[in-house]
Amino acid sequence: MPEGHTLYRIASRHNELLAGSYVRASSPQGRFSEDAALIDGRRLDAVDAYGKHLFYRFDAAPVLHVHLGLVGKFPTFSEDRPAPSPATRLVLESDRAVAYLIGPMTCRLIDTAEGEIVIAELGPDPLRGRRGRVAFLGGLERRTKPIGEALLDQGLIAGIGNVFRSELLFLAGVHPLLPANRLDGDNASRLWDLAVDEMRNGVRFGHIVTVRPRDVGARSRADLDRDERLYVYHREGLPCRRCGTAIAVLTMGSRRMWWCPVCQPGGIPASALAPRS
DNA sequence: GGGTGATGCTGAG
DNA sequence: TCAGCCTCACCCC
Repeated sequence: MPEGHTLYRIASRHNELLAGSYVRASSPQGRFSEDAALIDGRRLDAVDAYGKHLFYRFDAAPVLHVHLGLVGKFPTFSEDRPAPSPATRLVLESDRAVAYLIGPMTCRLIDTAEGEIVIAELGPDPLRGRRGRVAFLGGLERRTKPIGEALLDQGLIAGIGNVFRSELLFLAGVHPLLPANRLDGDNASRLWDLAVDEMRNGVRFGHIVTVRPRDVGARSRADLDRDERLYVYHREGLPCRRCGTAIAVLTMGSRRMWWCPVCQPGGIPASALAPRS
């Protein structure tokens, strides 16, 4: 489930259980064997998450750059360590824990300068503090594409995925087809604040939960069942938790997004609202 | 047991 | 714009 909060949690856990140690590295799958040898036995100094990217910084060795893509996983085990499956791209092991990298889109060694280039191409990451707001607002002004599409642009805001884009626009009450540069200042600022708050909640809970407890008659977000945590994502045809209107779905940039036609008004002509699929 | 979709991205055309 | 790729959980038979 890799949106930004997931990567942030992985980095935190790996900083806690792997960093500071001389780690053993290997590649059961074989595709990373030669590179793994270059970091095997090196001291892992720190793990940084930026957007959906992970950077592992070693003493006297290249930087390990990981991107999980759609299906990648990087679970960590401190006790009851299962054996790695043959598909495991990379095993990182300290005396305290072992982590298995499975199905990543990117797993490569780079130098520090290349890492800086990757980060420079990303927009501000809401999990790295509210100060990214100015860059986010500036980025919005330069984009004419629909806000629903722009939110997946990692160069505008880093770490947002398909769940957060639908949920954040619902919370902000913004129509997904509104051109990004037509979002007024207040709404744009609010969207940034929502991204910061909701991604932090994702880190806290370990999953995305945007629903306000009062909207489903619960006492706290922690009490919400799995099917109560989101307002619109994957809920087409179901009643909006706030107004009861059927949740709609449209395809933007080859990916589906969900929204409430009543809670997210936008003055968009009806002809533009037909699902593009 | 087979088919499919998934919270992502790239590269060919 | 769309096929392809990475892996696995889940659904249906």
